[in-house]
Amino acid sequence: MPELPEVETIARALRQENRRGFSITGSEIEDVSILWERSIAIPSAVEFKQRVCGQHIREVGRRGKYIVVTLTQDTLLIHLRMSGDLRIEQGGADVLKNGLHKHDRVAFTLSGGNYLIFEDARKFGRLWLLADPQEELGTLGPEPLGEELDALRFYAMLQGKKRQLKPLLMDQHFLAGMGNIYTDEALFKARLHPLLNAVDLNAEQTASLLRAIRETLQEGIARNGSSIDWVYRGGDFQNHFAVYGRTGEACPVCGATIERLVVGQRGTHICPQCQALPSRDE
DNA sequence: CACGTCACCTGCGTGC
DNA sequence: TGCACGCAGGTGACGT
Repeated sequence: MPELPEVETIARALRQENRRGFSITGSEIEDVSILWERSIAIPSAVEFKQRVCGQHIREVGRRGKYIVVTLTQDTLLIHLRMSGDLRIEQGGADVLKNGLHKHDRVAFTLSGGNYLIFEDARKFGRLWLLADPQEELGTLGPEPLGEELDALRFYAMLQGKKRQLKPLLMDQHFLAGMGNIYTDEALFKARLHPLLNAVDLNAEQTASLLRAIRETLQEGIARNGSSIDWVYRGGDFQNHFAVYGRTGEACPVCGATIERLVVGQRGTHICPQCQALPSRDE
């Protein structure tokens, strides 16, 4: 579910103080209730609980689609996958008795009567407790908004890949953070067809693609992400999609009818006119 | 290496 | 109303 802008929004919300002036930063993890064991990727649920209790939260960040919670000894990684979310609850021991929701999977008891709760309807999300977070994050591609990625490097990255553009952009080992929505929106903005072969892009198209990716992600972050389906997080980027989920509607640029196709098993939305595939003899 | 298929899960909208 | 079906913001393991 959440892509880079939603994960960034959640990480920022956790980092900042809430309305009560509370921030999880600096809190001690006093206890943890694991309501669905398979939500814990590494280590075992028993060891997870043993090791995490007593550690303090130092800071909250993001890498790709992972929330990175730096603790006193270890690093807690949280991946929300399709339907995961995090929320803070306050209210003492009562929260674990009466305050839990149907899809709550892991509940951390923090100092001061606060709780950090991981909820996840589809149970795809995962938590890792690692001494070295690189064990999990080490194979991720670069951050699309990071300074070390420029048009030149991006061009070199694409040139090495003889792959369909959309699945490549969504490959977290290639680039970290793009998902189905923002990829469709970025490809539309760059006027590139999702089935183009990456190696066929010229330097100009590559530069415009990187620009489109960044603008799309930045607008998503500025709007606090997208809230769609039954998962509402407060963002409103869903009201500004150009093509995603707009099959049959008019392209905001040229007025052609937006089409849905399937690319790499994922629903894909394009304007057939703005994102035309070059014909063979061109 | 690149691509397709399946598995992991639950919930919602649609059409009969 | 009930029910089957297709669809959903993700990813990894396989097979070809």
